Amino acid sequence: MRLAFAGTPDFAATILSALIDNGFTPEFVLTQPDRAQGRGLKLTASPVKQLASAHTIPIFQPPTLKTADARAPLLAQPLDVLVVAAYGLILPPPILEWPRFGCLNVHASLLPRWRGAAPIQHAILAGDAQTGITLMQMDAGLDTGAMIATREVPIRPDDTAGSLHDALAATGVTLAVDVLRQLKNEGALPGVPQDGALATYAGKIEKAHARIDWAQDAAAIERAIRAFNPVPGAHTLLRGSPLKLWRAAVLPGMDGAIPGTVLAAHPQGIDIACRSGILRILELQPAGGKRQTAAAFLAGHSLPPGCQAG
RNA sequence: CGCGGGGUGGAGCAGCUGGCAGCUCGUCGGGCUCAUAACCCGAAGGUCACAGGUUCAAAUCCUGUCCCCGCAA
Repeated sequence: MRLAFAGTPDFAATILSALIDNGFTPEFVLTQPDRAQGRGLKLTASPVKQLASAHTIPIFQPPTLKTADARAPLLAQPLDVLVVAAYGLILPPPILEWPRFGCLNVHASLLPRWRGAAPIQHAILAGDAQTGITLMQMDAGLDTGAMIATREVPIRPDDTAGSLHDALAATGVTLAVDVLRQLKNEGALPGVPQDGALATYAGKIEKAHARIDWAQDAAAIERAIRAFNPVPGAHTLLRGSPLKLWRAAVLPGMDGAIPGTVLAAHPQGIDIACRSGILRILELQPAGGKRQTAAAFLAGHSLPPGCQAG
């Protein structure tokens, strides 16, 4: 079976690695062009490219697939199936129709819930009790294709986007391998159409979204802190300085205090009034500083009750 | 050569217009309390990231190196 893989970040690399380990080494790999990133804007290869290089798998890095010129070298190669995971480029119809069995997308949610770019973060943000992986046949819409297989993953109360990402990647791995085996054995991939009426969309996360709104309930803010961990990090201002919040707990509390007011600061944490409930900050990071516990932060900063976060 | 902050007892920070290294917390010993995010008394613990330079004198000024972090992309 002639198989190819398209993906870019860590999530995709995890799946590619499993495909290789299970005897589904792709003929070649598609990944986004190297980008200048990080301090000093160093040109960095994507995790998928690094992994493919290590396995001496041919790599294609077209900047777009919208032009016939960009597609030509790909379409020249016969292909049975293209496995796509967080590739980041739109696949136009000629590409979708290129492999004999179409393009299979590994999506990190239980479709049709959370179609789009940031399903993991939105599932946590919404307080979902579970999410999962959907393998679908790609079509021209955004995550609208027929569903071939799904597998559920529970969201734990202390799951961050980082930990849930890892759990979903592990599940995506097994599901992708299972489906490829099915294709190899049965030569077909029956799918079930999505119910569009149940669809929700998980838009890209902008840094502005990670700014804490103290006028929300404490429980919602606590979910936001987990949803934006590790990136971009839920942030707020405290006494004029930017502060990232990494871990917090929800405490019952009376309403009434102005949201954002520091009610108390002690080694157990920093208690801040929200619209309802109190958020106890357990772990944070000051501008230019490292991630640290509230106790460590307070050892070097005085934080009298009554000052405002925002 | 994208922009910027920082490395000072175990933790977090101040000192940086050169002049005996300081604060809060923790640790250890003692005391007090029905009790505490407690309180009181005492103690230990630092070649101020590293290497050069300027100076009578450098944590502090100059040069280079290493490491950490934020922004931007």
